[in-house]
Amino acid sequence: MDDFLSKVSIQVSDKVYLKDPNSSDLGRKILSNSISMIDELGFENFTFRKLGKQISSTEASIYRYFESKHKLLLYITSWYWGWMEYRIVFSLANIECPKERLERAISILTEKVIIDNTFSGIDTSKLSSIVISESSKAYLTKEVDFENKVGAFAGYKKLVARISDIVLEINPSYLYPHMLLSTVIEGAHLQRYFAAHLPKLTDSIKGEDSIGVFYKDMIFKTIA
Amino acid sequence: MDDFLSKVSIQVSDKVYLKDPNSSDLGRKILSNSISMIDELGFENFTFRKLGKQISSTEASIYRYFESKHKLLLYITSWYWGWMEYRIVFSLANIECPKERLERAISILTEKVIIDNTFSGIDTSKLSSIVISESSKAYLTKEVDFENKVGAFAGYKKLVARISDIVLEINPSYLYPHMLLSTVIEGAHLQRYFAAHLPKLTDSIKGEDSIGVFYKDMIFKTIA
DNA sequence: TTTAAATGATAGTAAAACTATTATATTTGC
DNA sequence: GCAAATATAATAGTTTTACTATCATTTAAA
Repeated sequence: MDDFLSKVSIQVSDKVYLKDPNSSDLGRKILSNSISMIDELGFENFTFRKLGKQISSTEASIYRYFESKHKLLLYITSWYWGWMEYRIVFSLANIECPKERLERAISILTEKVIIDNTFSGIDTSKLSSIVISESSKAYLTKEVDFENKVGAFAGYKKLVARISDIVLEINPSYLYPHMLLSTVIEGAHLQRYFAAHLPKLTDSIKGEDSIGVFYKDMIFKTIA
Repeated sequence: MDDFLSKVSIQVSDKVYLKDPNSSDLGRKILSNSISMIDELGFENFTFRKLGKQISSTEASIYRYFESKHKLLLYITSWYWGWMEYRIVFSLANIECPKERLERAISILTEKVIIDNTFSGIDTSKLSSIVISESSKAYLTKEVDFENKVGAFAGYKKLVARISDIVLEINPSYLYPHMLLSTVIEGAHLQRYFAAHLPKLTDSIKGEDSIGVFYKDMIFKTIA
């Protein structure tokens, strides 16, 4: 991505943090280091104490930014969805044909993020890897209804809505555009996880982006 | 389901428990009560201490059956997949037509489990509800590779393989049967969760089993 | 009925997930 | 350039979780 993009900032609901981590050096350190630590240790084994040690700060200081590690996960996943939407909007600029728009959007949603090109200091490749394995834990909790009410999942819902609209442009009578999109988005993450850890649950054809091919084929046949 | 089914027992890999919970009264109490407690509290807030209290036993006694609450979750989800496979095999008996076989299998995988008809003392309705919201946590961990190696996910993989085979009977040249099936199975759970908690991510048409209709339509169009 | 196995009662540990307090930097407003 | 406000660090403390250990007692099997 272009350099000027580093000036664009991704908006995250202020309900998920106590203090904006983008407003200070320590905050940005918390973000970038938590992403690499969660990637390495897994969300369960990641603690604010360990993070504090890594960034030569303290648990207490981190708690001033985030109420809990769960809120930090909400922040990270929201940021991710904001970033994805941004990338998609960018990639669809000036493209008229709805089919091509959909196809491009799905490419972005299903392809592997390799560019560890840091965007606002965030390693997007590691970010993508933790979203694959940890993001569902952000909503699979007993607090989901409350957190949804305060907007913690707004970015995700917005993205699904945006692409559902393209589906409806192609086929205005299709009844399940949101189901289709959330199935594809979550499915693409899951298939990538399965490919790495539970290969019997997936099919990969070497030299091919199977996940992208599979989902595109599925979508276009389904909405035809 | 028929009464004689209560004599049929679902097999779970002996690697996930220290002592077979089906071999004793306490063990069975652990299973049935943990299912209702996880349903009520969520997996994160569920502890062996609380469970012990509920069944008038102790943490230490529960630890003799399961090394950790994570292993208990593995047990519960394995049991669920074994039970689902059992129901599917039963429902496909004597049905010749592969399309009807697939359609019936997908019905079972996508429909809501309402029968809280206890099978070996397990409330299958609550079981289904916790599988929807907690089962992915069984494999989304850093221990997944090791646990997969010792067979913790064998039942799930077996089920996916079985239904993928039906897809291949219908269309032998279809390249992604496992992807399709794992997408549908996980997707159906997710859509049910979204319908309850994040409705913007799904579409439901009142008076219709939207989830079943959506996935059947999707599958048959995709493999046609 | 002896013996072994299962459970219960109790206690203890290490770490996680916070909260509180005070001291010391650092920034900002004037 | 300095006072006041704010942010961070250092330290310590609490409650809960996730276990482990020990021993007594109950229950079941040989």
